[in-house]
Amino acid sequence: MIRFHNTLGGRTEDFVPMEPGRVRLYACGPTVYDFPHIGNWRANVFEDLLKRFLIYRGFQVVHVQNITDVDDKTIKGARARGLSLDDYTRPYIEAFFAERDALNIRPADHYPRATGHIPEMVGIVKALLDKGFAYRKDGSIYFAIDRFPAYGRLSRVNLEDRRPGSRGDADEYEKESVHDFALWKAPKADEPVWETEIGPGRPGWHIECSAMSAKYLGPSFDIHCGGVDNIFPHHENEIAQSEAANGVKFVNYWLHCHHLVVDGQKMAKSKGNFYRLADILARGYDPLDVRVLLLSTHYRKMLNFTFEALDQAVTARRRIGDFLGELGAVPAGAAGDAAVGPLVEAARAGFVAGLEDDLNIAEALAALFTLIKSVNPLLVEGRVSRAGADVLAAFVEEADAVLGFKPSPTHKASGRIDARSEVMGTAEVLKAEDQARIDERQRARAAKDFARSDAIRRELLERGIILEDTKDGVRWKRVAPQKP
RNA sequence: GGCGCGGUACCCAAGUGGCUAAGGGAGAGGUCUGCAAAACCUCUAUCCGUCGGUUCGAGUCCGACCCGCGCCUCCA
Repeated sequence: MIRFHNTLGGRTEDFVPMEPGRVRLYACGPTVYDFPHIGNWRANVFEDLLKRFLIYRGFQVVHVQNITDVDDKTIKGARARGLSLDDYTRPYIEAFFAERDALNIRPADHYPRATGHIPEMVGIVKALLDKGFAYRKDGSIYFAIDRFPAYGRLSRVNLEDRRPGSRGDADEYEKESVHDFALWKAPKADEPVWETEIGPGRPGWHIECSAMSAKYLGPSFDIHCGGVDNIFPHHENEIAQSEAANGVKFVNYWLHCHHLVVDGQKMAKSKGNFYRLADILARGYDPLDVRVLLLSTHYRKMLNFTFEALDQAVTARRRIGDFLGELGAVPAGAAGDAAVGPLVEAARAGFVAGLEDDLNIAEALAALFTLIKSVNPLLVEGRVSRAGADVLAAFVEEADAVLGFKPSPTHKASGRIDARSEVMGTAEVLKAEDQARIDERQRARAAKDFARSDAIRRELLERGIILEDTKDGVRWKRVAPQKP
């Protein structure tokens, strides 16, 4: 049984989808006023793990992620550059998708944009007006939270105890109560305006998620994710709007990802500890190493991003690739007496049990590494059969359907090593010139010209190729290019 | 002030009442090797922020305290 910690109720609960075998998932997506940073990616990687695990356990997942392309910040940014909203947000949307792919995050089924769903939002606002949950004031429309008694259940706050933030009321609109929030904002100079049946204006921040989730998932669905900072007010307001308008429970399970900090501090441009994915890749890291780091801390724990931790992720991930390489090197006819079946079964059990327990990734990874640790000695002794190696490689593949960060294995370069990387779906070929250098090095080694041999090895390392000499021949693996 | 999270080895990080406290990284010694790398073997927390308490038994439950952090209408 899969269990998730539900923010609504604050307890870990058995997960039972509304429809057997089918999960409807909504994740709060980017506000495209800037390029995403690694904190955004942490939340997306967590959602990807959740989704992949549900799929791995046999669920069909319908995944929707919104793109907020109209709000205070996008409007302000577009105006500052003299661009249309569309032209302003386009590069950020493109960057979001490109980095998503680099991090091996599986695409959602729908990426609805706020600007493309104004009629749906208007429909909800209209329903809220008709039912008396909303009121008009100076051309804007507000949600009256005192007419929705369940308000505050998600974030568990009493509004009386709540102290207004230091920034005060940023809305600059008049409301009946300070806690009421805008559903629809009156037209202002230099702001985009939509002419609608509830009047001219533009949507408030929260209404898009209520409108778009209902359109693609229905008024009631299984899981809603986001960062902890969205719990209040964003998700609280979504619940109020959706449930008041539709009269049914909005979401059964709320899963929130904790923040990422850098060197123990909140990321801020002014502190110089603000990183985007591109900043990290520019230092020579593989995006999948970043994925390992973002994934390897439990999603409800604060993740402290440091380059030391990233380096540890690089090495840990490489160990998996080396293991795949060792499995690939087991000769075609190898017999071997080791019973790997029970080892794989134990690893699978631990892997699944960990993830079923509110996505306990540490336990799941430990199961995988424990398998590697117990099989490597058997490989050294030549006790793993070719068939056994295939079973082991298939399990790594299976786990990677959830983890999504499998490194490329080591490959045969020359000699008798039987590289089976094709079997693992990670076939890679060396450029002819690199292969020629390896052959040249082999000749130098045979002639005991070790100075020449070592020079060539260093040269290839600078191009991101590690060479390893084994008694069965030379093998290579791909790494980030090393500075000389 | 309100709500919430966390403090487990040199670093990261599981474990939440009971055999010898997972796993990864780093380090030390050894095997293999021309050297290196990988892999293997051995070692690296009598102790889980502090102090009390409950219990036959506690990182694991209770209380107090100390420290770090997040949110409280921009924020994943």
